[in-house]
Amino acid sequence: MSTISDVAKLSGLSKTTVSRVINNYPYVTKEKRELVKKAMEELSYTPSPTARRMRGQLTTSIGVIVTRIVNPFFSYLVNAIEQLAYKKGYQVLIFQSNGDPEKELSYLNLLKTKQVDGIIMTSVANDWETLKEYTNFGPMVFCNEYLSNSTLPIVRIDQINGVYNGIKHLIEKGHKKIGYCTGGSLFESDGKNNDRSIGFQKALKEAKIPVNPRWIFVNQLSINDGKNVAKEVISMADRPTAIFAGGDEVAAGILIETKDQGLRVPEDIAIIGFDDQPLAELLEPKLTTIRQPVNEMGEKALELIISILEGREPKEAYVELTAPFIQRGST
Amino acid sequence: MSTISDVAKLSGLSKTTVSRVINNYPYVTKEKRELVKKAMEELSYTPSPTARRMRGQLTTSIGVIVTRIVNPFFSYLVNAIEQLAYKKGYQVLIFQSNGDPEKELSYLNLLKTKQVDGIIMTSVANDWETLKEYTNFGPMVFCNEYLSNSTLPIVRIDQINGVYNGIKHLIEKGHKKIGYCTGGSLFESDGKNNDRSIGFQKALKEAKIPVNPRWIFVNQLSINDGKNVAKEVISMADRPTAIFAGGDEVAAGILIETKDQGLRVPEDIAIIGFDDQPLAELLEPKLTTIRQPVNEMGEKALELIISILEGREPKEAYVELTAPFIQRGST
DNA sequence: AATATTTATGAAATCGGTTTCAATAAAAAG
DNA sequence: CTTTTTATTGAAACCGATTTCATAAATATT
Repeated sequence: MSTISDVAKLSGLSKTTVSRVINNYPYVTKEKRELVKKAMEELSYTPSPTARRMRGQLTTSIGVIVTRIVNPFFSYLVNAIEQLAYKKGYQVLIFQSNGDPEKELSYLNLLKTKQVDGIIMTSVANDWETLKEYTNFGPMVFCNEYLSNSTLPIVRIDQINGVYNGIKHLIEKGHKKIGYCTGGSLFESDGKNNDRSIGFQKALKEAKIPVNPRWIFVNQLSINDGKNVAKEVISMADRPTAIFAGGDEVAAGILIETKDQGLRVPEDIAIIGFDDQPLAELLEPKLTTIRQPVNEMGEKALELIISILEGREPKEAYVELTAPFIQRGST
Repeated sequence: MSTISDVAKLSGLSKTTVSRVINNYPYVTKEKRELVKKAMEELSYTPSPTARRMRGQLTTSIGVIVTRIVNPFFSYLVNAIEQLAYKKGYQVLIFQSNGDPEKELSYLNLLKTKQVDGIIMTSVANDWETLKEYTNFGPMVFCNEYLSNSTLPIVRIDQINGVYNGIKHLIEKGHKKIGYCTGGSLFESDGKNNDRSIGFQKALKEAKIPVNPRWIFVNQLSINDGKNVAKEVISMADRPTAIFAGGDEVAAGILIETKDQGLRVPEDIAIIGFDDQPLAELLEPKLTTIRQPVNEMGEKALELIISILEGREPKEAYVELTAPFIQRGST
């Protein structure tokens, strides 16, 4: 590896001038600039990002924290971010927190130590009190998940109306007994109902349908979880005629198990998912779901953080995208 | 952020001594060691990885290059690597090459500039001539894909026998007209047949069945690709009675389209996939496939690269895992 | 008791860049 | 034709750690 000194020596100029050429400073004559460029070319020189970082320079690398990269929702989100970042000359570091607050903090520390210029948090495992500490060390933005009492820029999806539209659709189809599955719980860390459960309850309330707590399943994440939910539901004396699942995978599990047990979808049980993952179209019947515009969300978040990094104050510190309702065969 | 100088000042000792404590050097008295530790504690000091890198120190971060993170095969592979790495105190940086040789090189450059200590390549877009240059800058290992003329450690799956067993199974079921889909081509960059196509041809040859080039489809990657393959196959006057697809997604596409067109699986067309992704069990009928032991493969690759980094010569520079045949309903 | 070795410490150099500061040359203004 | 401003360059300091080298004290060896 050649260094800036090698380039300086070969071009017969000082390190300072070479540095000026690298960083596109004015006040370097065309001839010297060419001289430096030729020397850099000849030595196939690239400045060491490590050394640049030492002087507090930014290094065009952005971290993205996700819970689980195997979750297609996150892998598609990360993919969208990465594609655009590469175009813009930024490098993306993907971090998997597994929902572990400590692991999440270990990644946020990379901001402190200038390993990344900024961080996009697509999931959040710590509370705002803890996260706040890190905001001094570089820009952070929420994308997808967020903490409502934070001051960070947020790119999110209108989950309330997403779920609301889905449930309303079920009600319009005549359903009055509606089950509800969610990956987490119904509540934020502060005890308030989260957006999805607000959307759910709003739709029911408007139709004057009471919530039946026996039909609510929390912490349901995988296909297998969905199968278990279906088993439990089918064994109920008084069972729901429709189920909303907060993820297509869980919905897929419910659908498969339901069919395996000889029930018809949507006639005996209607199912509605969330995300619109590729598998939604693979199922038989195809899954009605609520699409999360992941690409758009990822791109917005990246644009936001870059505009902060480059000193352009972001136009909107709050971006809300709509989650369209996609009707297919399962409702 | 506090620096080593702050710690030195607070503890009343020199930077050198502080550095010695950080790096567990002998020749520091117990008392001073305690003094330094107390000062570090008090200032909640962590050494700057950037500064350490400047001095050529390793930084316990490992890069993993994949083609597409949204491909479940890769996301599960990366997941396995990440989980184990975190346990071992290493940090994983995931890089997406999209199969673009230039992008791949831009990531390999991080090795050159000490941004990562080593790189696990799960896919490869450049030839060995080009990659060789980078091997001087830090350890690289192949995991999954590899170049046969390279000198790098390899963790791989016995694809030859994986495919061979699958095709043999079809032949035993009485199939004589067997189609073949692959994500890439049939050949390595050096013109030789790749492992999978060797397995395919070996099985056919043993049964004295000639290869029909019209039933071979290259560059098939997605569910949609699979659907198109199915459409083409169905329209053939003389069509295969069984199809092997080099990925479960393509197999899924074939299966769905086949059924949509009113053919029965496996009676009219048998389908066999590759990978054993979660979606294989979602299909109706469930997909017969060849499992790639991704977790094991990822973990082995990580252990290998760490043992190289830590100076322990790796026991085996060549690890081969078997790809078990998983029979389900589609054959 | 004299000498050699081991233990313990810090000043200064170093890594590869950027930034500050001073100096000089050229152009513009008075 | 001076004075001021602007353009152009390089020496040296700096970022935060490690490493080299020198030195002193304690211990071991002869």
